[in-house]
Amino acid sequence: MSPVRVRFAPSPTGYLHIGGVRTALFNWLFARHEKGVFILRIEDTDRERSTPEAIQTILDGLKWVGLDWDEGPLYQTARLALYKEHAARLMTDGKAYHCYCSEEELEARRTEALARKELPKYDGRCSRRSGPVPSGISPAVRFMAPQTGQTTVDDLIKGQVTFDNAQLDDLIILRSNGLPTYNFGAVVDDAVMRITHVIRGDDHLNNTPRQILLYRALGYDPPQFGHLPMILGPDKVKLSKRHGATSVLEYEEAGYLPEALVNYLVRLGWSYGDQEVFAVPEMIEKFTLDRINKAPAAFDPEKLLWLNSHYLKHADVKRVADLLVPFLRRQGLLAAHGQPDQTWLERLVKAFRERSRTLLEMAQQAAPYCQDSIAVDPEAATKFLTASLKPAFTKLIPALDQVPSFEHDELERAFKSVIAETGLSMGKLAQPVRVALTGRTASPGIFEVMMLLGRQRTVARLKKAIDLMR
RNA sequence: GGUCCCAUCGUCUAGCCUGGCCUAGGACGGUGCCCUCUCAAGGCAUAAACACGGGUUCAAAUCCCGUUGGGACCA
Repeated sequence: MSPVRVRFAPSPTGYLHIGGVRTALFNWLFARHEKGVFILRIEDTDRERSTPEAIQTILDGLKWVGLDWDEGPLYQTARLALYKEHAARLMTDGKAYHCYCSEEELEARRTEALARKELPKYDGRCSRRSGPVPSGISPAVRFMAPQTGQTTVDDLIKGQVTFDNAQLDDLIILRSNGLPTYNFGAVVDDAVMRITHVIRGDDHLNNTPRQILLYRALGYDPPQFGHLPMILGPDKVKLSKRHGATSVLEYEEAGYLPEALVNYLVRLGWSYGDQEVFAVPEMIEKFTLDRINKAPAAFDPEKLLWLNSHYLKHADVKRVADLLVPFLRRQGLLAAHGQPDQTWLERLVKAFRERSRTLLEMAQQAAPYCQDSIAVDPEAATKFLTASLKPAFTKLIPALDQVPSFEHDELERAFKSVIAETGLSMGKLAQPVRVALTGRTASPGIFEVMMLLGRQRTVARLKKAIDLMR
């Protein structure tokens, strides 16, 4: 049994989108599970639309989600001689021919055929051409496709799928500019790279019979194919820019953890019983192609959010703290404090990871604890900062200020003594204090809040709150 | 239009291949309750699906055919 060799072959015409990442992930998981080789190939033969920036974002995106490749990246534009050579071989074998039809002509014939409700197939006229070749036109190369019989794809995911060869036409394999078309470039590369399993989106299923024919014409054994169902948007149509964040790196910026995205993506079309949460090593161990679903799946941002909050809660505190820093900085929350104290930062993370679904949310919630002064929500102020609380606050300020060390248990003791003295309930005092300290009605436990703020700011904010009371 | 793929709660899915254990299970989201200094988290409970129609069979979510719907490719 020869070792498994799979590849991910994006074309760098834009960012790396979520569907591409999932395809890459499934290939990667399959390779790792089978102890095979995962190869990255950049299909950059569309020179108009390929950009170096796009290549970079693809590499960055893969790195961010932790998909490392064993070979490559290989660039198709660096392998043009290879495609020419293979095309020439087909020519000498009489399995391909020069086509001098112009794009305009072809387009005209195609629309005509469509108007007559016929199949817009190339009629093969250049294969029957005789006499001198037209001058001044550089020809394209067309593959002479068999017109009889059937080609069946033995798909690892979809099962046997059979196509009539009569449906297929003589496809162009080399454009007049010498660049290979998608189908030809992919076949030549997959053959030369000895790819054993082609795992890709099922939007390519219809291309597969043509490709099988090409493999055979070239004298190669076709690889095994596995066509993954597509990812649809929440509205059940193909995922696109309209759905908001579709680039992986946008998820990084939005404060998602890569392991959450990976876990979410692996469960889109793949399952292992009732299990929802998978660490990467476990995914590798359990991932097999036969557990892939055949139906397309809709992307559900809510469930991703749930997984992200799950991972946020269980991730290493220090790591989350490190990841949070850029988000705080972007919120403009770090300038006031300079470099944040590590202990303080980790305390912040512990307090907020229970109530944040993303790092961005966490940074937003952290605002009142990073700033020197806060704006108190007016509605909360009128509701909770009432004049009747003045005596209690007046007692509370020195009580808290005199606490020997500003730690949870001591703060609680001081706070409870004020409650006892004033006859207020915990809730009756804690909520106004919360508003006074954070400006908001929701926050972590009131003693955590105090610790996060520190003695100075706690006392200052309580004093300020008394002025607001009426 | 042609070809191909697909079809279980709103969503992701288990079950389907190898019919009976399915009174269709889990998860997200929803709802209610508990916990509680608020918000979360957590716990418990609950509503919610086999697209439809025909077969085959003692028995069909599961096998077959058709219809409908969705998706992809040809572009």
